[in-house]
Amino acid sequence: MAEQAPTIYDVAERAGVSVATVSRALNDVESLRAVTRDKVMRAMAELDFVPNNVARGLSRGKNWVIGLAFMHSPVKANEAEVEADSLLYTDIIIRGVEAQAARHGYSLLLCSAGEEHPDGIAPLRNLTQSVDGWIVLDRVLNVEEVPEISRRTPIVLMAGAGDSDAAFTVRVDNEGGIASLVSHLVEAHGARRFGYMSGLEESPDNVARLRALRDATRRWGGQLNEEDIVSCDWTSGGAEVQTMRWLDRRVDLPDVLVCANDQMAVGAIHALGARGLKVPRDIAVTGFDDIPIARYLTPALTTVRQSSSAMGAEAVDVLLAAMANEPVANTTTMASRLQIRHSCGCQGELGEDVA
Amino acid sequence: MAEQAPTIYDVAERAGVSVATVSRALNDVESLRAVTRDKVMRAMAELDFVPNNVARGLSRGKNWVIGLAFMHSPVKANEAEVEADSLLYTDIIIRGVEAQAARHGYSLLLCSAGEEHPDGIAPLRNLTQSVDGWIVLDRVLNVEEVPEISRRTPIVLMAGAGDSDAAFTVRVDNEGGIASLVSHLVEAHGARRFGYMSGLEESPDNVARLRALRDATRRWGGQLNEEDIVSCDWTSGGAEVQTMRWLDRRVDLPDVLVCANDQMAVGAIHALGARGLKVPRDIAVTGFDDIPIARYLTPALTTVRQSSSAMGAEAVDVLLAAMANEPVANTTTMASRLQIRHSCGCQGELGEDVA
DNA sequence: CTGAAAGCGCTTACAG
DNA sequence: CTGAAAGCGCTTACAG
Repeated sequence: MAEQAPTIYDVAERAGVSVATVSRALNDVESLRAVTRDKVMRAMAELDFVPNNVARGLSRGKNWVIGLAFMHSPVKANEAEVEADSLLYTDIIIRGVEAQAARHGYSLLLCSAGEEHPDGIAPLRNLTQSVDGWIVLDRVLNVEEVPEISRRTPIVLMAGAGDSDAAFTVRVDNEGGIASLVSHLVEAHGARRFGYMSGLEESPDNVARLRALRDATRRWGGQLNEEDIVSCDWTSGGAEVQTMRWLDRRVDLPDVLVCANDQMAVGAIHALGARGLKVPRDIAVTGFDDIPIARYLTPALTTVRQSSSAMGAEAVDVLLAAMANEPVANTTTMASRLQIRHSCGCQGELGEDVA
Repeated sequence: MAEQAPTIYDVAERAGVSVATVSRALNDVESLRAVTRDKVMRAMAELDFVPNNVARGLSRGKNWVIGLAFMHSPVKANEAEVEADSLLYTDIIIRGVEAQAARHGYSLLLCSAGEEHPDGIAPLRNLTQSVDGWIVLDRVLNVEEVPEISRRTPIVLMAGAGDSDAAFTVRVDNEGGIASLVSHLVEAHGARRFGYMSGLEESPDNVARLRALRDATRRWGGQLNEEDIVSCDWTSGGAEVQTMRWLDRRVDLPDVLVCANDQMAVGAIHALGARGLKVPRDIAVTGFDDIPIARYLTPALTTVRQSSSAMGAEAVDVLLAAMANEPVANTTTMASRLQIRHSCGCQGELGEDVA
């Protein structure tokens, strides 16, 4: 069924020229005479010729492909029917990267890694010649592995990937975001005692957010009790479970539970509700990311907005610059900003953003 | 910075063998003597050799790459700061496809198309030699365009892509899902009058769901008023706006608003709330898909569950079979099933699934 | 302005 | 069991 695709040789024969000339027509070489070009073009059209990008890539040493490596969901689908949480945040980055790559004529090769595959580097290694550069999310590569790849192919690290001299990094301003969040909670709502629901502990974004929260609460004279740092895994399902456990062992809740991302805030609010606690009346809850659905939650979620798609686009720009050997900052920090809604205690038209 | 990668020639020289032998070692040809193989392997390790998959692909006529084409979000980011809705449903399919492809040793090449690019077929065409097969979502290709591609490369259509003899289709059982939903609404809640919030009108899944709803309401003696068919676009933001407009022109609401997907249900519930209408007390609302967050909404969303990741995996299986010229059904219909929660009017432990 | 030829990095009959 | 050589589909100096 799959019929043989015509090659440049078929076109050349049909047009009565050499394959070199066909190639020139294909690549808009200006030296070509219009008549010749037309002849070739006609032959291409007649044969429905499509150039083979793989062959082109091999010959030119450039594939016009960007590789994107990410972790697949850390949650196993334990409960038979419950689909694993989708990590919305990552998905939006993927789309941002894809769109920007396409804008520059690149395709995106997806490559996922998982906990179950201890050798996170193997798939990357194998594909590394198929790709002109890598964008690596999360904890796919650890610090020692980065240089091994980046020696051959430029890498941009993002979305929680650790720092490395051997690669470029695009990160979000966790510190500024958390600082303005805490400042709002203290000034507008008189919050003194803070809790934190953590993402996967090794994740650099999680580490940064926790540290930022520690700094900010100290600065504002608030407190962050060790018992109110709830270990979790970025997912709603995990947050639901961990919040229950936390409620079981704590009688004395903080004024606010700062969650390291929106999805955990969703699970936490749900668990609190199931225990008869009302947000924000009994405890405030905040998120981080501002996923599209955050404003439709009940209560609408106060969170720190970051533009994941903009980060994805930025990562592509940095990568392209690196590929072209243009000067680029080693680390790019993208702005974040406080998005006030109702889960912090602010009032407003139902569903309106307060600020 | 990007250092030259060693080739098979470097390895051959170092190991003192021919490139043919290196290639055999690479491909586990059994005729190779163990000593020879070891010699080669050592040389590879010493040089940190990684085979070039592009060259391999060219030579073998097989790239070990599956292409996935999707539409990017139909919503333009009008409101300056509001990120376009992410189409969660598509993202989950992408992940399902990626995971299954990886399981079979294939990488995924992403290729998005958009309304703004009228020639939806162009990117597919250009990449078609880089890929061993296509999975095409949504309305990327119209019926006339399918054979043009599938003549050269097998195609699996899914997620709302139209039917075509020239391709395989993986679809969800819209009819069964809607039928059991209507049956529940009628039998358990005495619903008689139905409304429908539609996805993009051209979308085959939308067409199928609307038709299924028409059939089911007729069968149950319910009614579906034309004025209660609300045109929308699959997104929460769109649903919020359209629900408002609908409320403005209708005094007499139906018993239930059946939404063509979960995201629109979210927006609709939100808009209803803003107008002081309580779900399910004043009107029931249902979704379709069962996105992970559906159970955390307030009220928890009654919806028709489909497993998008399973559909993605199935699409890969069908594609691989087609590539191998194995016999496969032209259309595969995946099961859907009613997921009862609270937005239909059912009670239960807060947050527990009712059925 | 265009063709003949070598080369991109691999694979695979064909010999031996 | 292994090597020499042609080939996968393109590109690009080098001639002319």
